[in-house]
Amino acid sequence: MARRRQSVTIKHVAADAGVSLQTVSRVINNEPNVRPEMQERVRASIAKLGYVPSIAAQRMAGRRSYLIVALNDRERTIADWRKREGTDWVDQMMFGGILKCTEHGYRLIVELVDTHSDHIERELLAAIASLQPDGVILTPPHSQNQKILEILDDHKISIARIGSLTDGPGFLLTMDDEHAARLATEHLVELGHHRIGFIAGPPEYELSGWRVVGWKAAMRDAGIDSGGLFAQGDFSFASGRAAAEALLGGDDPVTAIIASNDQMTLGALEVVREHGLRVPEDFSLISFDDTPVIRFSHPPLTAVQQPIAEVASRAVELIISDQAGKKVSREPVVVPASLVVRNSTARRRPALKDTA
Amino acid sequence: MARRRQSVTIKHVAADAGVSLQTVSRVINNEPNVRPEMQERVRASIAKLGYVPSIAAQRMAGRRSYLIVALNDRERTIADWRKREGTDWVDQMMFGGILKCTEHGYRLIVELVDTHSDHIERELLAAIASLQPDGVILTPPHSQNQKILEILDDHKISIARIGSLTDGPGFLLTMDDEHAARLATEHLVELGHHRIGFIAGPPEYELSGWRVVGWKAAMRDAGIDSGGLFAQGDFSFASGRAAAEALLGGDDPVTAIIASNDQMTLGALEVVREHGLRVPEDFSLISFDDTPVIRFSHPPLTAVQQPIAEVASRAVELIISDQAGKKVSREPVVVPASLVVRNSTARRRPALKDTA
DNA sequence: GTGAAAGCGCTAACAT
DNA sequence: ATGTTAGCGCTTTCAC
Repeated sequence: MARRRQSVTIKHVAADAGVSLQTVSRVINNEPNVRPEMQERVRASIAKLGYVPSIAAQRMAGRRSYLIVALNDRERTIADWRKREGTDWVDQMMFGGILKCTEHGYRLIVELVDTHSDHIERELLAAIASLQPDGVILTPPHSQNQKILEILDDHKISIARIGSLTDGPGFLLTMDDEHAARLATEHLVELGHHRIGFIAGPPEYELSGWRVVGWKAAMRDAGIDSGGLFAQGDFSFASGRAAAEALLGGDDPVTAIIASNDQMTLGALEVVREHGLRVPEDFSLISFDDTPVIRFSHPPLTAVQQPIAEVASRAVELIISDQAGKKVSREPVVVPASLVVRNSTARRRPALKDTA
Repeated sequence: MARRRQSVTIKHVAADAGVSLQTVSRVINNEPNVRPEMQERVRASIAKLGYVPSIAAQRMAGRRSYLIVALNDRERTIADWRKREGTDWVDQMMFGGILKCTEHGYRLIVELVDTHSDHIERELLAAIASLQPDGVILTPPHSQNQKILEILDDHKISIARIGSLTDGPGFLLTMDDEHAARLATEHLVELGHHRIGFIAGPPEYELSGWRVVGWKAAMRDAGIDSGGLFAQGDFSFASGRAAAEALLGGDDPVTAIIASNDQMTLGALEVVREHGLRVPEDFSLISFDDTPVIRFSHPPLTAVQQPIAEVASRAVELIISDQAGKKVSREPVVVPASLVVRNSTARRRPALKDTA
């Protein structure tokens, strides 16, 4: 067992600068009560010796751990990884999260927890005990899990909740799913579509509801009755297929579909084609997830692009500011998603009976 | 600032079980010299109190940090993330790495460092000082960076080097790139191709060379002269284009190309089509990276699939075993890549002059 | 404004 | 086989 020691510690710096440990500590942490000249001297020694504080020691001494945990759903994340389709969500979280963390000397650790199990509490407590993170970024469906929120809050860990607006502790961040759904719907309306079906995500996800609201509102604004155009999905490919079958089944089938994630969109696409319809000539399709599968699909699909990296970055900022003791507004942070128009949406082709 | 304390410490467990701290510590770390009944008693208390050791404290006391760092090239990783094409490499490393880490109470932290800069040394030392990882997983081109190896070795940090076989400290892991290149080449030979071009990756990557060797060997075994069929690339789309132009330019152009990564393959595909050739009817193409872009390309491309997750998992195993003081073989670990045949490779269509 | 002392939770080395 | 002691590197009191 190699007994590794820190090569340059605060002691070395103190000795080199000819000051006390305390003064060095103050400089490191940008605390007051240090004369500029002392500051300078200490900083010079730090630079000279290449000193970097040990986060383990900092954590031990009761200060911050400089660790932020990104909590993700184990089952879903692993399934995504296994498919090797470009998980996107975790990737993009890391993209935004790591870069922002680095700016502040923080690290991001991805933790997978089992939502469905009852041991979520045990898993979470274990993660907290071993890591003692300064903050946790929660993604749906964890963002609204009261048990998780309660535990984190009890431990005075800063919380950033992505995709949730329900009451409770923590900072709220959304991508304005309602507006995004509206954008998607309006795009289709402008292309002449009236029968615009919507495949919703599971109700356990708050954002599923927001998207439905946006779609319904846009439909109403366009003077279209959205009755019978709604289908419930569960984010799975199969549910996308089933929903599309339902929407295409009646005697007044839809001419366009907005599906709440990539898998359901792909499922719908398959069904649309089975019905002998071409995309986008005969049928328009919009995905609510701009993942690689969607982008490299044929045709490349029009999609709602969610700024996950940016949201993760903001989440990290909020946590760090909060931990630094700054007063941070609890107003929800909104980083709006946008619509990327590709080749799965086109002007509605008049149905035969219309032209007759 | 909230002064967060461990809620349940080793002291509580010791008190509850009526033993000394040391005994608890021994039980936690599966050390000898504890009677089964004591073990039992301590474990019961641990379970009862829900005790989990603080890794910060464990690290402080000179033992392991239970942290493994996955070192990646900053520039390239960020570029991949920004493109949102499904980075795959980082994703897959996390997939294999995190799961294996979890089994042993370890955590994986992704660190990005700037290879090209001279401050790589400073960056690395800073990461070591602040994190004090037990091990580091190196990916190309870091795997063979002597400076990095030296620093890590000096700090007695276990090293897992993916894609390198050069001398130096650390465990070696490869996906048998030579064999993979051979597989790809043989596949094309079987389809009747003779003029099989190869676009190599930059020589800074050891595996670039291995792939070339595999291709050349397979060509030789098939009795084909590989002269003039080699093109140097640098993993960029543009270099793939340039290389393909060169290979298609002469009076005896290639009928198939193997490119050493996804971007170059895509570049080559573009050029092939500009030459009026259809894939796979007129031209066969194999990618040496089975990323989402390749899989969802049109047609879906035949590709070498690299078992990155599995390699990362093995890397973690090696590091953990090494840290546990076990004698671990320094023999290179080989997790062979495989060829996934899709629709970008087909039987060679006889050239006009052949049929004449 | 600066320093000295105590202690965070744990393990190493040395008792017994 | 078990307990005791002395730190690890840092921050937090609380002195000066």
